Amino acid sequence: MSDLLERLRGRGWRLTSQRRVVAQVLDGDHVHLTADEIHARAAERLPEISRATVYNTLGEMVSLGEVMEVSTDGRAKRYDPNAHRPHQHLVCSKCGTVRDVHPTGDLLAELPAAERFGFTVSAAEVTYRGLCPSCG
Amino acid sequence: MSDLLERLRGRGWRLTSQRRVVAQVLDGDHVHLTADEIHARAAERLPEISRATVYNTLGEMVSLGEVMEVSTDGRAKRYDPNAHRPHQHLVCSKCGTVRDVHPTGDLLAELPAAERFGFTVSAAEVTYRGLCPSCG
DNA sequence: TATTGACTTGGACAGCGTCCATCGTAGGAT
DNA sequence: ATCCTACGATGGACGCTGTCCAAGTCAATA
Repeated sequence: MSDLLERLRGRGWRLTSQRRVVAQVLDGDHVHLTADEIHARAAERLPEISRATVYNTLGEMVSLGEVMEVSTDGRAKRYDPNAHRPHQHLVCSKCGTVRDVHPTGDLLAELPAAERFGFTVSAAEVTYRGLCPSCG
Repeated sequence: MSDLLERLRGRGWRLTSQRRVVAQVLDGDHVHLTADEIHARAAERLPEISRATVYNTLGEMVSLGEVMEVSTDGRAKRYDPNAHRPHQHLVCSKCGTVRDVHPTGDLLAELPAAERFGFTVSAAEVTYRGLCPSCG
């Protein structure tokens, strides 16, 4: 059973079948799924679960810091259940696939082959996120 | 007159009034604008310019490497005319505003105050982009 | 100035995500 | 075990961002 689910329950979440299913789908995830993929997999177990619920549930998991959002440039966001372990992302510019990577040293240098997963890496970028003075 | 425009002209671009206006709007840009904002500003000078043309023109500038796309997590992409100078981005999670930053040393460390522009920075992330084995 | 292929137009369309009014239900109270 | 009620789920409408296409227009060359 899901670690994730245990952690959420511990935070006073009302446990519904929908939330349970979403957590289970995320839990076994090595690839990083889009909201629609998560919805499709969840619907295999709970046919009438709605898209809105999947979005709500994912959004809540993200704000609780249990799940991480990965935006893949124009495509659908992907959801990474690995929020507790620090890591970076390797994104395919064509299909949007995401892999976790754990680079060391100079982050803008080329990734070591062992971290490249067969990708042809063409760019590395650093983004800082926060609130600007007017939104702060 | 625009540097950007000169560079584009030098690459054999057919020069139209629409392209000229888009380049001019981008050129004076210290903030980073969305496609719609660029369209609005361009339309002040050339009222009947279409959205499609703005998108086409921006897309071409991006593939020529003259302009850089910045994706701001779910919101509209922003366009950065500063593509020739290496730099990273600081993005407001609420309104999507983007500033260029030039960090040195440990990229995941806190940004120095001089590079923070009044933002409250809460995260730094590194993204590697490329093609995965199946798309490669 | 005539020609022509590249560019522009605008409207339809698609993907991703949000919102809202309504209905259902988990979980505490009895 | 049953009741209550506030919180969650539903699904359909909506909005934003971006793409596509067929038809019309025009910059650049001869």
